[in-house]
Amino acid sequence: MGAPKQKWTAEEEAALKAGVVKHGAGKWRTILKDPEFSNVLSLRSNVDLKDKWRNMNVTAHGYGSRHRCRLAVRRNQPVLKHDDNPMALSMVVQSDEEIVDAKPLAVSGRTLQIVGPKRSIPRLEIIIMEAISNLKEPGGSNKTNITTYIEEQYLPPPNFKRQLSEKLKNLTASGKLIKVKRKYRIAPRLTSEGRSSSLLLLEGRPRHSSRTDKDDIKILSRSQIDAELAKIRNMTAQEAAAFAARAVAEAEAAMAEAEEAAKEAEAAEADAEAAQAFAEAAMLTLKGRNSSNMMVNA
DNA sequence: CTAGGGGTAAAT
DNA sequence: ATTTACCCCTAG
Repeated sequence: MGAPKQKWTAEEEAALKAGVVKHGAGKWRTILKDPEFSNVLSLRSNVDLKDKWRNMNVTAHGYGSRHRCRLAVRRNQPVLKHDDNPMALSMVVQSDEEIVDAKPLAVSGRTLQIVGPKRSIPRLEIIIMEAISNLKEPGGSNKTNITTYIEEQYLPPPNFKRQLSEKLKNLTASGKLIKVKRKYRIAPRLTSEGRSSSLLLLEGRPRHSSRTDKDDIKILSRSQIDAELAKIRNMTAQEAAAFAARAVAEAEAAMAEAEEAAKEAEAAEADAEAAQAFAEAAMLTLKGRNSSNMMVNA
């Protein structure tokens, strides 16, 4: 009875998501009839769409599949539904509204069909989390690698470096990232359910003293983050494709420039820190001397 | 038609 | 053994 199984392609998933964004979750037959998606989804039924959407959301929330839901711990929380706003839930945000825009980039001599001209990359913060989480570097990732990763995945604007540096600093200050020796790692998050404020201090975490370092960065409870990440990945699938197309033409130059730029940025940061310390010392000295001078002069 | 509970079986 | 696509059924 089971049909031979045809896995959903990235295109289909993207179309589904786009459809949900456009028409709202639940308007399956509307999505199906929309000429924008009818090509890609022609093999799917409205019920398929519904089921797929169910699967995606269920797995995206990190509590296993429906089967697990039944068979295992059934918590309360009926899985909040975020009707037609896929980015509704995000980590607690501060005030700033940094958004990285994808350049429209007209690919010359290529009929690359871009789904939406208006798609923009979500918050830098989330992208940074994705970068660090995906790089999976024990001990964290440095700015160079984060930059490289993001440039590979997305199409950052020119002022991106600056934004990244600021955001990194910001996130470190607010405790969402932990910076150790110029490397950033994701700070452990408290799950929004159940236990509220168990004191899982950021820095005070026990240093698992270099015992066979097997689980370096796995400590964080990555349920929400992963959920967001999965969504982002799907949402930016088209962008990744667009970027890939352009990358063929510009990759080399961009990469070289990026690397150099990142290096510069890092050096600048180090310099800045040193400079600040120096400045303070200098200031004190100067002040002291001025006082002396004044005393002498007066 | 949709939501959603429930299930089967193919992939992994 | 879990995930996932697809199916079935029923109540709105």
